Amino acid sequence: MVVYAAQGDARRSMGLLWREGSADSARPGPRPALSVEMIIEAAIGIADADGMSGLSMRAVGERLGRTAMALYTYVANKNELLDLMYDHALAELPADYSGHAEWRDALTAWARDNWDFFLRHPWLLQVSDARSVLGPNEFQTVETLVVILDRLELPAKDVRRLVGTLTTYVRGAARRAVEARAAQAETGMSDDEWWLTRSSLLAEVAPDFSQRYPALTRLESGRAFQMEDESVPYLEQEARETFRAGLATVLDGIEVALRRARIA
Amino acid sequence: MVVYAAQGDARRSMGLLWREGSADSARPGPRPALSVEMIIEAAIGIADADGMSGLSMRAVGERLGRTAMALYTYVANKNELLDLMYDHALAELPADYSGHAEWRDALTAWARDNWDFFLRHPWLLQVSDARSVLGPNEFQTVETLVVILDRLELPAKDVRRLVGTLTTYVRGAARRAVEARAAQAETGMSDDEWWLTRSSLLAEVAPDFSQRYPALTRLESGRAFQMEDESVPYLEQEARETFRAGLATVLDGIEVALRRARIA
DNA sequence: AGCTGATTCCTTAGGGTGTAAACTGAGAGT
DNA sequence: ACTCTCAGTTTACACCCTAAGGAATCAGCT
Repeated sequence: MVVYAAQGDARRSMGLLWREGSADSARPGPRPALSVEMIIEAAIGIADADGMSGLSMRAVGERLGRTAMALYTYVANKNELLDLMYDHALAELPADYSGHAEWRDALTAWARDNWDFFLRHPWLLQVSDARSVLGPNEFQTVETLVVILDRLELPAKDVRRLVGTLTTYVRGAARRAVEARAAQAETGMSDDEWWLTRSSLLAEVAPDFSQRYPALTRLESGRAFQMEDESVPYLEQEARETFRAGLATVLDGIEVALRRARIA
Repeated sequence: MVVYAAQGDARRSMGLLWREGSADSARPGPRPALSVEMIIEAAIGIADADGMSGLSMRAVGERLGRTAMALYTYVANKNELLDLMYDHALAELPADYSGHAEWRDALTAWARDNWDFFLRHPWLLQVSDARSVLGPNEFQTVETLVVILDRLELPAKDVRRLVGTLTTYVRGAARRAVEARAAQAETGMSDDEWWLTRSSLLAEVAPDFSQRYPALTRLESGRAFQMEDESVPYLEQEARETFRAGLATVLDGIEVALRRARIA
């Protein structure tokens, strides 16, 4: 299930996202035993460990020694909690790439950091970023990327599109790796095992494979299966390779745009 | 929730995927009133209309005048049904781009067709393609892309990575548009409405925005809001723009690789 | 000191989900 | 006519989110 930005009380949500000095005004009623902060962190812990499907209000409550309903005084609903988790997690991302002299190096480092980040928090890829959450850390991540891109001295319109292109690509590539990893965990079957069973079945059920898909057959026939790191499962390694190569292609494309802009 | 390839009986699943001549052997017991085909089509109909969250076994059964449990004699479980839906839907995609003389035109057309396809069947983006389903139509889509890329006469390794890069990019870009559309449907709030409420709240809650995010502020300040088509909501239009521009960047990058290969 | 009223947190309940298990009843083969 | 197989149903379980309302807590005022 993909999740969308909270449709609850917008003012309340924004207040929680941008909460700073927790003005601890003395109020009647029992002193709160929990805090939004604690709930967000407990929820992120669960999501990191058990994925989005393991994240339930019950589970979060339980981790804090409460019932699910106890959380609803701090957070309007599960969607709002997800928004808060999202923005909270983004704080982890590095914000400064001025150390890299070349813009190309800076963008490569930025992309790698994002990749690592998404693999650390795979559930983030299931929070829609179509309508952004508008939290402080989300803006910070865009700011960080724009600062790098500003070096290119391209028109604002191009920069805006590059922001979209780069984030789309990095998210998409990371998603592949995350899904490969999740498939393994979920099915309890390694990539090798899976491929072994399936490929023999495939030969059985589609004996005319090579006639039916000649280009594909030719492409795969010359394949050398050299694993660069035995400990990383096959599909994940493949995803990482593709990520690197694809990023290089995108950066080459940006260089072309740069040259074009200089000539004009 | 993202869904992974069926972990049920692999032989049975593959048989259903590649089923061809339905050998209608006479068997005891009541004549089946349904068929896998009918179930797949009913399920796709529901998913197209109500999205993945509307797709339940109960709903599919109901559409066919049966209970949810009736489906389980045809299909092992919901995951298997999703695999079948996935491969079935892919049959819609065009398979021939030989009409485009230039590889660049062919790839652009391919990408646009994929984009349209995903916007027509948004739920497809929620079926993981990490471990592929290994159905006939899925192989066909790869074959189609490889045939186009073969014109470039690049080494097989590069072609394989381009396949990954292009599909990742197109899926990612389409996802953004799909999510924008879904956010609208789910929240019952137009993009404009949403932005209006949120942006005024933002000014209230983050008065130091422009100091905190100077590059971002500068980037957005010079923005011209020219809508090319009033009927398409703002965020979706933005996604389409980014898609086009990003694709051009990737293709530019491929051209660079081509030139490099020719020199070497 | 005692009350008031706000606030936290709980219990209960209702409407979802996927699917296991046991059952009914149709119909082909002997 | 009998039997065996299999389509489809019913029932049930374990999970999900969250609305509603009640119990416990405690600051501030009288």
